[in-house]
Amino acid sequence: MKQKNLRPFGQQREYTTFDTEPMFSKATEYAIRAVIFIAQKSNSETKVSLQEIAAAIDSPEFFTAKILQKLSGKNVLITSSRGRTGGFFMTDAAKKRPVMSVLEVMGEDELFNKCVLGLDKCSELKPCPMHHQYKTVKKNLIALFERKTIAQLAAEVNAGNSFISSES
Amino acid sequence: MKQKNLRPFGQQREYTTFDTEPMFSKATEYAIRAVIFIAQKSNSETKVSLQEIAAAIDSPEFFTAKILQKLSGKNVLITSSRGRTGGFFMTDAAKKRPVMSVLEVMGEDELFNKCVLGLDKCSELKPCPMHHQYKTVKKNLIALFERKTIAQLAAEVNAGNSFISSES
DNA sequence: TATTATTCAGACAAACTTGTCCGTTTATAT
DNA sequence: ATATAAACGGACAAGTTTGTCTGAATAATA
Ligand code: FES
Ligand code: FES
Repeated sequence: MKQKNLRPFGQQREYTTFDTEPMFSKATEYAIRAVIFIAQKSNSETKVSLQEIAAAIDSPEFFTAKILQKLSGKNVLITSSRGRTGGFFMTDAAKKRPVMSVLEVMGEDELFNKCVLGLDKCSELKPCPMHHQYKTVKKNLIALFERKTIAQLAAEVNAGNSFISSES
Repeated sequence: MKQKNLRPFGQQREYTTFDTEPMFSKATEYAIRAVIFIAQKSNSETKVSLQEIAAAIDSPEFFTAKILQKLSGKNVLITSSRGRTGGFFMTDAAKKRPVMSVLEVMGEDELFNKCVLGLDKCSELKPCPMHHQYKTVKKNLIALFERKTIAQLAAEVNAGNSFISSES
């Protein structure tokens, strides 16, 4: 039995963790789910609060706040209003935007420009050995996020066909 | 090796970084490129050293060492030998394995089981609103990494049609 | 045998992402 | 006016990934 020495904080690690990565960052996952919920429950008259959002999508509240601030940045996706009856809402125009626009605000659309093997640039002139096969799949991925609108996803959730929280 | 924006310590940062994530972790990217190089340059008689590998794929040497240790773990992908004329090599059988086997060793094949919106489980019974569209793309991705063998990628690089380093 | 060149193993350091907190601002309601 | 309830914004804490270093083990060579 090898001795494991204590660390100041953090749990014991095997060192070689190399934990698996999801497609998007947590922030982006929360962002998409939040936007779907806001599209579902709000309009120019009816707003939803941070607490409602975090509860609905089962996300850490204060972290979600940061993300919502970012999403409301250019007021093109979600709009926020302060004060006692404040909250977040989306206009009908915003709801019609593609999911890709969320990825863009989160800066995660760069994923689709990157080399899958980590070369500095993904290019036709100096491709990695996965490039040609990968670009077809990548094209499908992009098309998927370009095609699907936030409103479409919200409608699916509304109909009870799909979910944006793991809870119950 | 491109130097990465060294900072004094925790100072200047926009806070809301939310930097874009690639498909795989750096560790996995290096792993795939390393394995391709080893397949290309080694056999049971000829070995390649850590230094050669890191130089060829333009990766941080000591970090690459960790990854190679992991890859040689079960001696099924790459084999290592110590001592003065030591190094790493792959058998012909190993070279015929799919790229997916690298992802498996790196623990990154879990990517393909995860919900794209971060729900606890990706399931048909309680799917997220992207699930049905996404699973088709996911299937293509899996097929891609299952189908392509390490030897095939190495052959492409050998023929000069593709590259595993950004340098020169 | 001594030297040298390699991988191995663990600790450590740096950078980044995720998550929490708290005081401030803003607008409404009492 | 005052209290209340919401978003805002900055600092900070916790956790993970990435990268570095050093000494030990190993095996060939001089
Ligand atoms: S160069 Fe690697 S994916 Fe295009
Ligand atoms: S449930 Fe989200 S991808 Fe399957």
